[in-house]
Amino acid sequence: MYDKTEYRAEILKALGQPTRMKIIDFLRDGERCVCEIFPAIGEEQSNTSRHLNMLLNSGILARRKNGIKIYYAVKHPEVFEIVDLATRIMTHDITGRQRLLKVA
Amino acid sequence: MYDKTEYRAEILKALGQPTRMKIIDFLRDGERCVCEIFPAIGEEQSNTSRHLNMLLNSGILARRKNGIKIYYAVKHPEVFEIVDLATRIMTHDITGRQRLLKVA
DNA sequence: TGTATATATGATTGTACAATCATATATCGG
DNA sequence: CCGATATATGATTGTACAATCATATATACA
Repeated sequence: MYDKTEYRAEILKALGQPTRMKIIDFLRDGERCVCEIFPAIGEEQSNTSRHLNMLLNSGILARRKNGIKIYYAVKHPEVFEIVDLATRIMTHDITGRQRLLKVA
Repeated sequence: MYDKTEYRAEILKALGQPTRMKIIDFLRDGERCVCEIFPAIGEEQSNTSRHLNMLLNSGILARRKNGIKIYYAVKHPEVFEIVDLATRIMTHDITGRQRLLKVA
């Protein structure tokens, strides 16, 4: 049983992890199977699978099975908007942070 | 030294915690001192102080000192947009989750 | 100067998380 | 049916995090 605050926090927490952020970025162009995702983001298959499962349970991803492959896709376009807003904050806040940004 | 992925993840991670989410909600109307914040969100003073410091270091809050009091405010309006988008995801996704929502 | 108020921080504790390796399960093609 | 491919999961380990209590520091004001 969750209240509104915890639920919203859970969504943002799910997005707030580097490996999962890479997954979201890679899924911008649509659904992809695990076998495409883990080489693309440079993580182990098993670790990638766990993070995909976490994103699924947070309600962020959808899952589709086709034969031997499992396809994941971002369920809500708002997810990309959130990531883009985080990018904007990052860009605007460079002066306000003590850390240096590596252009990546 | 941070790359773009880690930096964006850090911002969302900072927002993705219930106590900090409550702080952000309470700061919607503008800056507030710690002595107003911690009773409003129902957390201990010392715990609230730590979370405020965390949000400050993540570049999300600004801090102003006036006499004995310290005022915090949300620095980027995008933060509220992110929280609102999370709310929208939550609303749209009720059918997709196994958990029940307590109206709060 | 002494006291009260406001905020921050050290120390501690229990919990959650990420990553890894090994292995299990499922599905397909030959 | 067998081997190969795709995905998930158990077990383990090190690390990070949140909360709490006690205390330190800073500022104001009487």
